[in-house]
Amino acid sequence: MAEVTPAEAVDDQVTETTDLDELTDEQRERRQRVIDVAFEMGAEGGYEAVQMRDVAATANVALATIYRYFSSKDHLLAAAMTEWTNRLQGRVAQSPPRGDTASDQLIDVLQRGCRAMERQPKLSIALVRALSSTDAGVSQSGAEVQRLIADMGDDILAELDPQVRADILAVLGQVWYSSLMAWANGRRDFASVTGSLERAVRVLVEPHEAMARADGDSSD
Amino acid sequence: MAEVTPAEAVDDQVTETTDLDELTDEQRERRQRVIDVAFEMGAEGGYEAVQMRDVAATANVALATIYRYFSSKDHLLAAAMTEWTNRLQGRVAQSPPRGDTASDQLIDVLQRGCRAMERQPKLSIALVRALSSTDAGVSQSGAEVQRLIADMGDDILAELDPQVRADILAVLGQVWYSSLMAWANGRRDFASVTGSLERAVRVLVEPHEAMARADGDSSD
DNA sequence: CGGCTCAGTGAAACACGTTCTCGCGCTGCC
DNA sequence: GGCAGCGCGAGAACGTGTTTCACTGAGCCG
Repeated sequence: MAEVTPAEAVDDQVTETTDLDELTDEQRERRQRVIDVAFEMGAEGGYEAVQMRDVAATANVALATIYRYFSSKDHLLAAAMTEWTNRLQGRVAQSPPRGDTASDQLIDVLQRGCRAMERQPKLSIALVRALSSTDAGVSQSGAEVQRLIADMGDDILAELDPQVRADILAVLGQVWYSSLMAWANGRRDFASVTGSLERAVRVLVEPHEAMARADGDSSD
Repeated sequence: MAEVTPAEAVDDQVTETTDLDELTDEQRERRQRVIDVAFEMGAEGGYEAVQMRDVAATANVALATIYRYFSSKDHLLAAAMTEWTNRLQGRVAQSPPRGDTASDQLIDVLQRGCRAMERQPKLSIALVRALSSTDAGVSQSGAEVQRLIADMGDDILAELDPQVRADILAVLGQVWYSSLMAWANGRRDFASVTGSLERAVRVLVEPHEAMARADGDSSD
C-alpha cells in the first residue's frame, strides 16, 4: 500500500508526505480511475492493449497526469497488480489450506493462486510482465507479492527452523516468479507452471518435514 | 548452436535449410559481425546502449538485415548470450568443481558462473534482460542456459535419484534465473544473488544428500 | 483583490524498436 | 546475353512509451 505519489520519490527527495493518505480525495480518485482503466484494458487485451494514450483518454486524465502518479507503464501495471494481489490474498486467506502435510497445504495455496491467474490470463500475463521491468516503482509490487507467499507459508511451515523456513519460502517465491515469467512470455503452458511448483514444493519441503519429524518430537 | 536464420522459421515454414551451416560464408560473417557489435556495445553501455541503428551502422549492415537474422533486439542479445554461455561452459568445465560435498561443488560451479557475470556487469544485465522478452527466438537461448546448469549438475548429483535430481536442478535453474533477473532490474545487489543461490543449494540438496547417505550405502 | 504556486491539461515533440519502399547487384537459368 | 529472384543497403515511415511546454484554473497568502 505504501506508495510514492507525486513524482518519483526516488531521485528527488520528497518531504515526507508521499503516502496515499496525503492526497486530495479528488487526486486519490483520479489515481484509482487510472488504475482501474489499466486493469480493465489489461484484462481484455493484455499488455500491449494497455496503451498510455488510451488509458489517459478513457480515464479522463491527461497523459502527463498518469506520469505524475506512475513513473512508467510498468509501474502503473504493477500498481494494479498490487491491488489485485491484495484482493487475492484476502480471498485465499479466508479458506484454510487443504491437505494433511505441509507440502500438500503449500501446494494447495500455490495452486489456488495459480488458478486465479488462469482465470484472467491476459491480465495476469500483463501484470507479470510488468514485474520484469527495471522501473524502480515496480520493486514494491514485486516485494508485496513475495511477502504474500511468505506470509501464508510461514504458518504452514511453522514447524521448521525459522532460517530453513525462510530459505524454503524464498526459493519457492523464486520458482513462482520464474515459472510465471516463462508462462507470461509464452515459453510454458499453465500445466507446466503448476507442475513445476508442485515438484518444487515436494523436493524442498518433504525432506525437511521428514527430518523434523524424526529429529524433533517422535511422539504421535 | 541450432539457429533459424533467414526469416523467422516460426510463422513461416522454411524448407529445411535453416541451419547456420546453410549460409554463405559472407552471410555467416555478417551475422557474426552483428552479434559481435551487439556484444561489445552491451559490454560498454548495457541494454539501452545496444541500439539497433547503431548496431547496424557499426556492423556495416542495413538495419533490415539485422532483422533478417534476428527477430528482435532481444533475440540478437539472446544469441550473443548463447555464445557467451558456451564459452563460459567450456572454461568452467575445464577445472573440476571444488568442494567435498555435492552442495559445495554445486555452489562452487554456480559461483564461478556468477563471478563471470560480475566481471561484465553491464553486459550480463543486458543479456539477462533480453531473456525476459516474449520473443520466440529467445526461448532457445534460455533453454541453453538451463541446459548448462543441468549438465554440470547432473554429474555432481549423480548419487541422487534421477527424478529428484531433475527436480532439484530445475528449481536451481529457476532460482538462478529469477535472482539474476532481480539483479539485472536493480532490485538486488550481487552479494544477494550469490547468497540466495548458496542458501537454495543448501536447503535443496543437503537433506537429500543426508537421506541418500543414510538410506543407501552406510559405509564410509 | 492581486499575485504565487502547482496539479492538471492538451498537444506536440522525442526516442527507439520495428517495418516498409525502393533500387541495386549478384546468382542461377534458359 | 537477358531475365527472374532475392539478399542487401539506404532511408523513410510507423507505433508507442515517455518527455516537454505553454497554458489554465483553484487554492492560498498577504
